[in-house]
Amino acid sequence: MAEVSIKEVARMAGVSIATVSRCVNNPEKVTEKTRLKVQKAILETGYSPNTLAQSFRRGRTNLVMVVLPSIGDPFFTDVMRGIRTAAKAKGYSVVIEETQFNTMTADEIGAMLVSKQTDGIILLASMSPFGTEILSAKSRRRLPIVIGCETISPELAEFPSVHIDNVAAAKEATNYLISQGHRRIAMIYGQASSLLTKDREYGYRATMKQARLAIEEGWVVEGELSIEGAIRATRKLLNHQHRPTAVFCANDEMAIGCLHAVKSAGLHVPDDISVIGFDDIRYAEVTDPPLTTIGQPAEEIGERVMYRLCREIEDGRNGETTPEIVPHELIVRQSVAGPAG
Amino acid sequence: MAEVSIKEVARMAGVSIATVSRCVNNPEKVTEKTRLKVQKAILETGYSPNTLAQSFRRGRTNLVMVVLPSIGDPFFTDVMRGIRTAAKAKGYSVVIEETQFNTMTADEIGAMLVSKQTDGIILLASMSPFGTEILSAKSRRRLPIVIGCETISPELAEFPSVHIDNVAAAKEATNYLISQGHRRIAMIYGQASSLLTKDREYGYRATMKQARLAIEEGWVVEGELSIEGAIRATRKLLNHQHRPTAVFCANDEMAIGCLHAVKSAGLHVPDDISVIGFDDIRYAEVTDPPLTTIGQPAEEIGERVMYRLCREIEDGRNGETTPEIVPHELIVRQSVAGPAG
DNA sequence: GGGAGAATTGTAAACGTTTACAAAATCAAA
DNA sequence: TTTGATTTTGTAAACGTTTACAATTCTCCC
Repeated sequence: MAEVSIKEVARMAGVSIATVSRCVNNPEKVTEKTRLKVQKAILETGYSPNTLAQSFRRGRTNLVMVVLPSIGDPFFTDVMRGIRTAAKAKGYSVVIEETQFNTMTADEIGAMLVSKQTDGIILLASMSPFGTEILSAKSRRRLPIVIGCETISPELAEFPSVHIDNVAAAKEATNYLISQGHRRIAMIYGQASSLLTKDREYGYRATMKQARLAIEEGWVVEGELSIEGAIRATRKLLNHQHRPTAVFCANDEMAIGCLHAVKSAGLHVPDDISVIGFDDIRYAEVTDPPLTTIGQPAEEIGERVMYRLCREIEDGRNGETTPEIVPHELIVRQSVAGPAG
Repeated sequence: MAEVSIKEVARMAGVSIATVSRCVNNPEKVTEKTRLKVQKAILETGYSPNTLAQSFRRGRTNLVMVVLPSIGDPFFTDVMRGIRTAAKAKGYSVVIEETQFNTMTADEIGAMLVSKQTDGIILLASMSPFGTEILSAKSRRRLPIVIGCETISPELAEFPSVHIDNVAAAKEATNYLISQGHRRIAMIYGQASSLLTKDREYGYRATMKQARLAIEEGWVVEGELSIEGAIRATRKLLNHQHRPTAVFCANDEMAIGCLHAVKSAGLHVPDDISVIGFDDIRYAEVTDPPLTTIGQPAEEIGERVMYRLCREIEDGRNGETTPEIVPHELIVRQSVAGPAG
């Protein structure tokens, strides 16, 4: 099937290989009559162009790479769904590279670029020591890169990006807790080394400050972006001498761990402690109690990020780097109530 | 960086391009002296082989495709992690194709094969009308295919596969419910059109029969492999005139939905209704109550399936198709207790 | 019918690599 | 040194496309 080449078709149709190629790629450049001849030959031989040869010749793989911290997080899964939808529509395939929460060096990225021969890259993960090297690599190669749902560190600011306003969203979450009467509010953030939840932490701190509420030492703990990490973090919070009455978790995955840890300690959510998450993953609806959280249009982010990348690939880097901001939304369920005392 | 070709290196090192190629691919075929010269030139030019050209020339992409129902299910995510680990070790990249629970026709698969130019395929999803066409396509192309964690329909039996003994595992789950005193046991299975949970349903039915327990009309319902589907399914079960005292869910995703629906109906798990799941996804530990389930070594399955595929790719199809069976395990948590009445 | 111009088709080169095969260099033994 | 065997290197073809450019055919108008 795949072993029949364009030559065979040409021979069978009695035309040159150039004509066959044109029939496939620019049918309008060819007579009705020859087109039919060639189509018949294609059908009979079962010809289908060798994409390896095409990629080689065109210098395009129609492959994009997305780099993310963990495919296990349902939020990223949803983003991926959007990316894949858009990719399919535009004729691209997607390979996923997981950083497993290790921050990724520019060298590693560089190695990926050249070795994987992808047409472009979507960065959903942060690369901590991510400075000039990658930039120069990029300018050398003109490799299209788009950043999604990520804090933009200064070095990355020149790349296009698509994300919600994380700072504003975190402020909204924190303000919601305050509006419910909470004063002692803790936060579980992501990984110290990762930028992923930095903006959310910033929004939280800014809001507390603005409300003139103290953030006690030990109220802001690392949850490692995982259920287990959040369980450990929550235990620390529960053992704090001034136990907070509410916890803002930088993502739902950690909120689930937090919920579990609170209940395991024999306390009740939200009566004893309120919990608010971030992302609105699909499990948030079915936790006990259902999770109050910030919703992000994950799938939409994925689609837009992919379409943006396509523009980069097809039109070349046009210097346009204003971030696309998509809307977020506070989703009130039952994991937040007024403080007990 | 990527634009410097082998010619440049050859010129700079004062050797032929053939020698450069040998230095890169078969260093032992080349003198120490020339090797050093060439290495120096490679370093200076920043040469790195054009993988597109390599793929084209070698007829290998080092790309494999995995077809699965939904990347959103944490079970598959874990399998993917194993696949990716093995793939990385063997120098492959992975592209994922999601069937979104639509069963996939042989034609679609075929189109993927030729268009994506992958070196092999891992099937984690079932293709219902999956008969001779794909087989002939495969024999034509000798395309390596390995099947993972999937019921093997007769037509697929000639492909290698890696999975647990689904029938035995389902029997174990059902027997556990029986051993706890349950007599009225219902089941929520996957998609009617999909084979994914057929073996589990078979194991359930066989066990019930063997224990001389009746399965009433309406006790075996479709949960669509999703949380929402399972919620709907559970509602039907709860409204049944002979309400079951225990529910066997064909995967944990559905068990989570089931748990939620039972609690939403004002009933208690496990006091009013026991729930047992399948897969032991990572959320199973933190549901309320923690979920009793069947554990599968998802990551191991992924790794083994990928290594198996590598063997197919590298040694050609050797006709060896005995399935690799990996062990499962009943994991007792708190979602199952004796029946109320 | 002839000819200009447009539309269609064919020829051949090119993409960067790998690899048979030939040529050259090296080495060992006489 | 010469010879033969062996190792190393170079030459050139090949992989299947796409595409400039040239050649051919067609169309239409005089």
